[in-house]
Amino acid sequence: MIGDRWSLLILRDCFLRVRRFEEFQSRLGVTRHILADRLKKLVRFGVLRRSPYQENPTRYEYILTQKGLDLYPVVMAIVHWGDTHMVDERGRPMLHQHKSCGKMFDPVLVCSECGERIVAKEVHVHAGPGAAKGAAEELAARAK
Amino acid sequence: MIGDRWSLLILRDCFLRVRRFEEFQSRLGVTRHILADRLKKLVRFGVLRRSPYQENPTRYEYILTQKGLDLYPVVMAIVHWGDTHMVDERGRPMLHQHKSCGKMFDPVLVCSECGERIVAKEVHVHAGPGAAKGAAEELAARAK
DNA sequence: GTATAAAGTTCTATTTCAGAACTAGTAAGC
DNA sequence: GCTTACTAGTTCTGAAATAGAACTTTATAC
Repeated sequence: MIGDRWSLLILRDCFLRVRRFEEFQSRLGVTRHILADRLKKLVRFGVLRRSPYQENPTRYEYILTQKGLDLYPVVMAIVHWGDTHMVDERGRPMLHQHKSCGKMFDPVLVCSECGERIVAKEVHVHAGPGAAKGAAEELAARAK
Repeated sequence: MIGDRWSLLILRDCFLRVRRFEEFQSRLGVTRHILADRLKKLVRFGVLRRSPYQENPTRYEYILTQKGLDLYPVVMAIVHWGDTHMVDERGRPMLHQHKSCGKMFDPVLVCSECGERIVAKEVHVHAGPGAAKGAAEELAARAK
């Protein structure tokens, strides 16, 4: 769903309260043709919904559904990685403030069970009930 | 860097301890031509390093650098979103166990300052020192 | 000599994307 | 009425990326 050049950038802008075709287009510089196609696709996946905001003529804006809002950790994780590894001398392009505590923050990934910060080397992967044949076997083989 | 069809899938496999050309190719089904190109690109970005694992003939494997390991939250956030919104009746393809606490867990994004779970609507965005001209202005305008 | 293996490279055909112009429905200026 | 502007697209053409298959290189095993 996000394996193309623009979908993630469109979603990022959604989280910045961008909602309308022209605004996506001018901010991102994406071809109108592709933008129309991506918005359709994101609506089809249930990540955005197309909602009328005026009549005569009827015009629509694109709003994140709950399924779309749940992508926030994905977008924030990418942004934070960029802030850590890709900024120039000038520093971060954007700062994030947590309304409930009032402070500028970084997003941190933690374990739902113990609350500790998660790093790749501290995680074991097991085949789950929906594991694909083959993938499960390979995984088991690698675990040995 | 990840705005194409395969880079994120290659990185996911890296976190599953996949390291060699043939293994990426057979697991993902990606064209060899494209795989070679993406691996080169990821090395160029400093996310993977190409390291010899035998001589005669010299063969190389691809290993995550620290910059690459730091992408773990990105990959985990996507996986968790898929687990939440895209699984079929059979359930999750994979389960993750946190070595330090021993439990199967979900990744949770929290605030670095107060430790509370972060949701999109609880975050304010401000222009940072590296803000692009124009983007900063638009952002300020939207905040009003 | 023949087969196998890993890690690529090279070729053609198809699909996707970029860049630009065009369309539809309506309001506003004059 | 005629022209211009606004928003959200659609429709072209050419360029770039990807798929699918075969080929290359270096070396071991039989």
